[in-house]
Amino acid sequence: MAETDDAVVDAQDDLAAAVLRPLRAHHAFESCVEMLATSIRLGIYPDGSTLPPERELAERMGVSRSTLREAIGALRDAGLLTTRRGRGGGSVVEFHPVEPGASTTLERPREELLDALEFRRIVEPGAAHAAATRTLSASQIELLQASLERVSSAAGKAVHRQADAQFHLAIASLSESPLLIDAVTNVQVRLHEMLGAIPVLDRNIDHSRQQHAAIVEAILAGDATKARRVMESHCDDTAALLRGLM
Amino acid sequence: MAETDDAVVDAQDDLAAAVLRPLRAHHAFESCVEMLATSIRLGIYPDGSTLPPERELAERMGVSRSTLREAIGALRDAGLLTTRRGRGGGSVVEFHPVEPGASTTLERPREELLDALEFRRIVEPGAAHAAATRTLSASQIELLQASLERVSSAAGKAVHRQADAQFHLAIASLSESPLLIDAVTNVQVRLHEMLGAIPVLDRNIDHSRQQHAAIVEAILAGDATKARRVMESHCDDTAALLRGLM
DNA sequence: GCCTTAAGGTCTGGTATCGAACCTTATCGG
DNA sequence: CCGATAAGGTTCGATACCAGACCTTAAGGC
Repeated sequence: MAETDDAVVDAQDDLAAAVLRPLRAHHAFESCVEMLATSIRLGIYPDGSTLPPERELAERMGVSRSTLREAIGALRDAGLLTTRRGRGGGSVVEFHPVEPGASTTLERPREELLDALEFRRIVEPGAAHAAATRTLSASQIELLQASLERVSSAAGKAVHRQADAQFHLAIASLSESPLLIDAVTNVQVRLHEMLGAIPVLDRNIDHSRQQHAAIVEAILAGDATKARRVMESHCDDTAALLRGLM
Repeated sequence: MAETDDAVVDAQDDLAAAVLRPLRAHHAFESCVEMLATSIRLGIYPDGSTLPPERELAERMGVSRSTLREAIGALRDAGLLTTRRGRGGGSVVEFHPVEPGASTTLERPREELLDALEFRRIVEPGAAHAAATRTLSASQIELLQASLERVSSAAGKAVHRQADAQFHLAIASLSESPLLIDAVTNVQVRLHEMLGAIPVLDRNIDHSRQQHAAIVEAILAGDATKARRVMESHCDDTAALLRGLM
């Protein structure tokens, strides 16, 4: 009995470890760079577009303008942006997607990536379910269809990856739940990194297209169960692909 | 058409807002106090128990020892713990659960709480599903049953609330997914605050007990679908109760 | 009864970040 | 053509936080 008691105590320590999670990832500056670079890589600010003004960005990211400016400077040095002064100026995205790819190595530990896949299998189907449950506004329906259209007609793998991430983010945004949107964003960022590091076949993309269409259909039809089921399959397929190739 | 285009653009701005989320909640010190206070309130460090040594705590929370010590000092001032020096010393929890309750007002905005309920409805059933899917070690089974036992036999509402939170955390911990555990922890913290602010009836608790037992049974039987379904009902019931009383 | 050890307590220098004011540049409207 | 305005650029003091070394207290073991 002592053994099992000890085991329970050990597991309870794990509980403590869970609640006492580390707060504050790294330096604000680094997180800032990462966040902006991610936004650009995900195509949220496409090539040629202008970032919001510094003061606004700083406020949205909860960071002082000085810190934000350092981050922007780093991105400028990295060749991701150019900056123009004066009215109508700003930081303009200069993004050249690396189509050949596959030369980048993963920086996060492998377990963290596997964890993201597991978590994704819960939150994204959940998001699809939630989206199908609520009644959507006209603009939300419009966004959903536009996202589907974009990911369907995307030419080139890098562009497709961007459109795919935005498609999934769009579904999450339909829920209007900040926590859920945040979770999906996190997961998509990690996923985007992983997908950039492996070769993706055309037939995988075709398969995704069909699943995407089915998900949108189910959401618009209000069939929450089906939306979740299809999204689960979709996540499982991507996860299987990634686990196999990493 | 211009209208719908504008709508899509607006929705895309929302995407940007989602990715550019604020990093670094507040000051490290405040978050530290909150995290420790939460751990104590959730009963992870019960009355009379000793917190881990400062150096260890600081490392686990990713914070310098100075900052952690300030946080501990604040909790000491608040009467939540006492500190003894020397070997075998440490910070001892002095927690007096406020059984009468209901005098505390909610600090977080209402929408944030509703969001937590919605998010919970996704992650906790997901956790139950995941737990039922994997094969559990002996100590994990032991923890699960011990948690169920504790929440079943809890006398008094405050004690029950603690045991309930730990029960749900235990299920999440079975998944061994840090992201999932983190999500559930977050949700449980908010839930705990809410439940502390409303009167809970005995019949609600009885109903919970039955659901808890059914969830554990389904997890141990490996019936993932059932585990998820029951957990969904459980979350829905709690959510309905809370939405009605807030 | 000493010595080791495991804790908390204290001090110090360094740095990241904040914030807020102010300057400079460029565009737009009259 | 000239002011208003919307951007980026600069500077500076205040402060939160960190990393580490060191001191003090109390228990346990030989």
